[in-house]
Amino acid sequence: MNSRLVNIYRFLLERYGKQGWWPLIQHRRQNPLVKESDRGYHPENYDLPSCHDEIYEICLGAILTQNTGWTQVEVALNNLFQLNNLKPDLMQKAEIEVIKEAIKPAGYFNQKAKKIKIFTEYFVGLGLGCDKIPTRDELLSIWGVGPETADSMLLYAFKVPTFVVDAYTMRIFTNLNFIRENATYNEVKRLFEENLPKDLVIYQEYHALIVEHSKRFYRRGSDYRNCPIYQKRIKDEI
DNA sequence: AACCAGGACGTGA
DNA sequence: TCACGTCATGGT
Repeated sequence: MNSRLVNIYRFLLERYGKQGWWPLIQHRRQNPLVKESDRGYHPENYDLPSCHDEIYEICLGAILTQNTGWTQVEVALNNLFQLNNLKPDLMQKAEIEVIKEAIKPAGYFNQKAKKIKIFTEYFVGLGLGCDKIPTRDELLSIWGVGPETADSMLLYAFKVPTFVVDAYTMRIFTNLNFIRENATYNEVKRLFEENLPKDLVIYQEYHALIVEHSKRFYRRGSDYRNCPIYQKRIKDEI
């Protein structure tokens, strides 16, 4: 079991390359050398986020992308950037109706605006240095932050090696028969964390690669047997 | 033109 | 605990 998850990781990495998650719109804005087509992705740069506002941007992105495609989140983030440069203290002062209008393209704007407001209060409370890294339970206690959002914030914003599970992860690994149909979030999370070296880069890339792979082979309604990993498993090659 | 997207919450059993 | 409805815009 152990080496299988590692083998799948190697397979995905070789096939798709380094993913450069989490995308950051302000990093691109501030670096003319970064190509527009990169859309905020930054392969092989694991130093990001490099400042307080970038940490905050990732957290907002994690909320905005709940059950929503990233292209729509990008629009919402750019709207927010135009509003107040994605600065937490300015977001605090912003009218919630203005926030709603800005994030409308990302859907669920009533809920998400409220979530952003509540989270921003918490985030400002962490202080500018961000030396206090939130715990998972702290994040989970915030209204609007569930397990995937909390883990995404920890892994990509706060650089804590904790594995992110999402609907795609469930689909792939039930299809590959690694987990049962009704496995819980924490069961799946544990499966990965117990069978992978506890390494920030691996955790970051693995989740990103799972999303990339799933967009190609695990869309709803598609035949999961077309998945090349599934094919290799059939032939007992992985 | 239905159907889905990098979920979370509230409710009732 | 668990299953199900709700939230909402914009892609294919």
